[in-house]
Formats: sequence, structure tokens, C-alpha cells
Amino acid sequence: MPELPEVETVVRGLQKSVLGRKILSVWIGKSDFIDNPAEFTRLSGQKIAAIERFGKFMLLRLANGEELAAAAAAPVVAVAESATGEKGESYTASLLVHLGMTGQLAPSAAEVPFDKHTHVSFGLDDGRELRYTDPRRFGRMAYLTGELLAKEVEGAGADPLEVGAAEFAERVRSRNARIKALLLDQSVFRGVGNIYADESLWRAKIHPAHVGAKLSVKEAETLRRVLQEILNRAIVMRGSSISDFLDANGEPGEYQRHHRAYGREGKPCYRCRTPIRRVIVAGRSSYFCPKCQPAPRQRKASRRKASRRNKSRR
DNA sequence: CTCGATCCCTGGACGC
DNA sequence: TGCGTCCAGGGATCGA
Repeated sequence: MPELPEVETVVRGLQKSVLGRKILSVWIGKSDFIDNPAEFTRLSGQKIAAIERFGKFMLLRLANGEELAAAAAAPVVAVAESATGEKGESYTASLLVHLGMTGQLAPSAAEVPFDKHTHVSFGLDDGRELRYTDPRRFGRMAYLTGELLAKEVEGAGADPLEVGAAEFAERVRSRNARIKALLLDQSVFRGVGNIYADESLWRAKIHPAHVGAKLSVKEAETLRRVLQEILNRAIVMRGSSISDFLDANGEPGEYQRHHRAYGREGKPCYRCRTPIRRVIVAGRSSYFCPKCQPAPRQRKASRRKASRRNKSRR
């Protein structure tokens, strides 16, 4: 499953292989995962001017021939710029790509036959094709211009690699949801998925059902630190390949060898040898050590108390 | 606000 | 060998 480290790996690969290429043609097969397939014709003639990761999304920034003229003429650019911050560069549109569970975006020689599940193919100006392949089609693609792009960006949570101690603690400790749900919530932190949520909770010795508001400042900071360490290490190792993740070069990552909790049900905890357990939290499998990550005390809370506490929000 | 349920989709695991 | 069944899982959505 592509999470932040996997998407970062793909982005880095694409930066080396297709950055600066111009798209000459667009082919679309199945399109039920595309917001606006009809608008993809506009991609033709545009250059891939930048490739960025935004949470689990990839953003291929496009520029047509007359970048400067277009930027001067289009006021919406300012919106997109302020939303993503920094840089004086202007882009009129972007291709948004989410790999979902099984998506792959990679260049291919034009002679190579399409994979059974290749749904989109962009013909490039060097003769190759940039292809999107996704058996389950849980991914998403969209051609976005200024306003829609800005809306997408605004709704996202903090970048887990950039977020500081104070903001991390605030985002986690102001919520009554369980920490696992908060980590998976893309509007809280963008880019964290099931694997890295479980790995960081194991490292921080925090039970996945622990309520965010009940974490101490110290626990929150420990979680932030280990999450960042784990994400950075995973990026170095080119991500985790568990089911079928392959990077833009078709190569698997290595980080799955370092998993301490995820996928290890019944196997001994690396710290205390207690068998790792699996429970469903926030609708997702959650692997944890029942000894190192003790269950929080019943989070029942009487109806009365709960409503009183929620009165003062904001 | 937070939760669980449901749906989307297909390949892989498993049972017979 | 071949079928049927179950399940994973990110995210959207909806009712409680």
C-alpha cells in the first residue's frame, strides 16, 4: 500500500525519469477513478514542470508553452500558489494522482504491451509513455486547476515530517478520537497509513485505541519523534513492499523487513516476546503488543460527562 | 464530534 | 484443476 514513504519513492523516481517531458497524447481506458476524464485532453501539449508529493498524493505540475503569459493572465494561479506556499513559480494546472491500494505510475517503452490493468497512458515527447496501472482502481486521478487544487490542498492535514512538537500535540490532544483513527485521518496528518501508524504506535508504546486527548504531552512528543524517524528511514529504504508496491522503476522497497508490528499477528514482540495481537480499530487491522502497548482504561465515560466536556470547543 | 457500517474493486488465500 | 467464499484496505458517505 502506498503511504507517504512509498509515494515519496515514486515521486523521486519520476523526477529522474519524466520531469521536463512534454505530454503529446492521452489514452484512457477505464475511467471510473478519474474525477474529470473529459478534461484530460487538455494535458496534451503541456510540459511536466514539477513533480511533488502532497500527503499520499502526487502532483504533476504542468506548464504550457507560454508559462509567463499564462501566469500573468490567470488570477487563479495566486490561489494555488498561496495554498501550497513558497516559490515564485507559476503553474496553471496539475495532474493529481493517488495510488490507492494498488496503483502504479511509471514510464514505459511504447512497444511494451499494456498491462491488463493499465487504464491511462500519456505519450511523451521522447517516445516513451507514462502509464497508470491499478488493478483495484482504488486510486484517483484528476486534472485540477487553481481553485479545485487549492481546495484539495486546504483540506489536508499537517505534513507528518514537517510538523513541530506543539502543533502535533495540539492536533492529537484536542481530539477525543482514538489515536489510530487520528493518525489515519488525512485531514489531521497527510500521508500516514495503516503500516506506519502501527509501526509508530509500537515504537512509542501507545495502544492504538488510546484516546488522543488522553495522551500526555510527553507521549505525544514521543509519538511524533518515532513517526518521523520511521517515515524517514522508510523513505531511505524505498518504502515497504507488502502486496505489490513497486516504485517508478518497477523495483520493490525494503522497509517491510523492518516492520515490528504490522502484519506480525501471533509472532513475538521484538521487545518482550509477547505475541503480537491484531484488533480492528477505526475499521482497520491494528497490530500491537498487548504488553508493551497496554490497553487504555475503558473509554466509556458517562454520557453526562462527555457532553459537558464537549461544550467548549474551538 | 465520533463511531460503525457499507460500498467501491480485484487478486490472493483457503477450503472442498 | 477448478470452483466458491472470504478478506484486505484508503476513502467517501451516511445514519446513529
